[in-house]
Amino acid sequence: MDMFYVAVELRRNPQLRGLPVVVGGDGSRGVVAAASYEARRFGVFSAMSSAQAKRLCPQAIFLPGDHDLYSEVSAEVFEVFQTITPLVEGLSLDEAFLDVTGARRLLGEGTKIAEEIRVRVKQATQLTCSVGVAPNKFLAKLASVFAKPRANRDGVEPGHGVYEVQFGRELEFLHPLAVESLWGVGPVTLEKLAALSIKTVGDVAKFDRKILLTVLGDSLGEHLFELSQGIDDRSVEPDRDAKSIGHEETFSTDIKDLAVAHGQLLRLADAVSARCRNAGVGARTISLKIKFADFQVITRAASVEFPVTTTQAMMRLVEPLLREIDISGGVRLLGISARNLVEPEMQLSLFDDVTDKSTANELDAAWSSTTSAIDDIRDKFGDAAIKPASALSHKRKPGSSKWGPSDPH
DNA sequence: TCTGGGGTCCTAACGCAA
DNA sequence: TCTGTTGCGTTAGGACCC
Repeated sequence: MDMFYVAVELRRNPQLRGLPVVVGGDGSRGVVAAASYEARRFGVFSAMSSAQAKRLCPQAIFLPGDHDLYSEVSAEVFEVFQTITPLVEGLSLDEAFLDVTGARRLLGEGTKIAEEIRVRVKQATQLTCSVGVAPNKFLAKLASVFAKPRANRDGVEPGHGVYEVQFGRELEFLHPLAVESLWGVGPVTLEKLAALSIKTVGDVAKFDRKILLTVLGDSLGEHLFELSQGIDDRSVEPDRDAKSIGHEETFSTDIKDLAVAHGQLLRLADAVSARCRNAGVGARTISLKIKFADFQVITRAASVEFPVTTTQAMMRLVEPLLREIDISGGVRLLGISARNLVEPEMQLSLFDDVTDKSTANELDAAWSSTTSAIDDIRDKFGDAAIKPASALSHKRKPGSSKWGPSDPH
């Protein structure tokens, strides 16, 4: 989808069309989640700090972002994809791979199907998308970039909408491209490659494979070497299950007090546990993430044999980890994530420590200890320490946003 | 006023068991 | 009983993606 978050905002607020619009946190610690092409003309990009974006484009209109709405619209878009083929692999809310190998007899060749997708998406959602057509996933993804509109200082250039990399002409397309366009090459790998005088994908293709593997590691080295030859055997995989569920939050003010940190962590754990239960999974591992005032990041994890699904149990795992850490220097971010997800064998495991052999009394006890643990924390740290999960995903306070900082107090 | 939040995947190190 | 090997699960960190 083209500038997806912004496009959704423009749809419900058409008078913003043609203006530089940015979705993201506008506080001092916010970043840009999406920028309209008009904003991009000023050099504003995703992942840029909002402060910098404001410097580059003071007239930009900042919107806080409405993730729930984007999810809904995303679902509509994916429904359209399903009318083309069931072989749809979502990559994010606004991007997907479709294996249309088997759809050609019915719908025509790749570019024809691509045009059809654009028409159907537009009809269903009024939104535009760009489609890359190619013999494999990696080339299709690259091709989609070429199909997109482009913004430069002079104005916005409309995209082709569809771009095809034809079978047999892969290398002609691929080799002139800069290495960083390869999926998997970020700033660090780019540096390593630059040290080998590798600048283009073509340079990778003719480079000594052994040396590449030594420098980048077997896995990444092999992967990039294959990609550079236009080879990508990965299949389109629908129905991929989530491997982790987490929440993290950067606070507008660094936290130095353990009790405050505890309260915030509880709030995050509550949101995570609710999502786990919703997804019908339990977590065998809970991990804690802390970013200190100096941006150093540490993670700590604890695992258990039987999956946990409650706020209480997650807190019980993560609490001792937090206690071990000296936070007096200030904590900028706290995060918690559920990993090692498994389907709980019984609904009973909603109440941790309870098994299918537990008596009714034990069930009652589990329930009351779950609620009383939350009461305990409320007593110790006050009401503010406890906010329901919905406070995170739905009822955000006005002024605070998904991508902006929140107040630890 | 520098630097979000949702994830995936890979690697190294280490303890434990066979 | 001691030593070494191998495999596996867990943990911590980090690169990368949108």
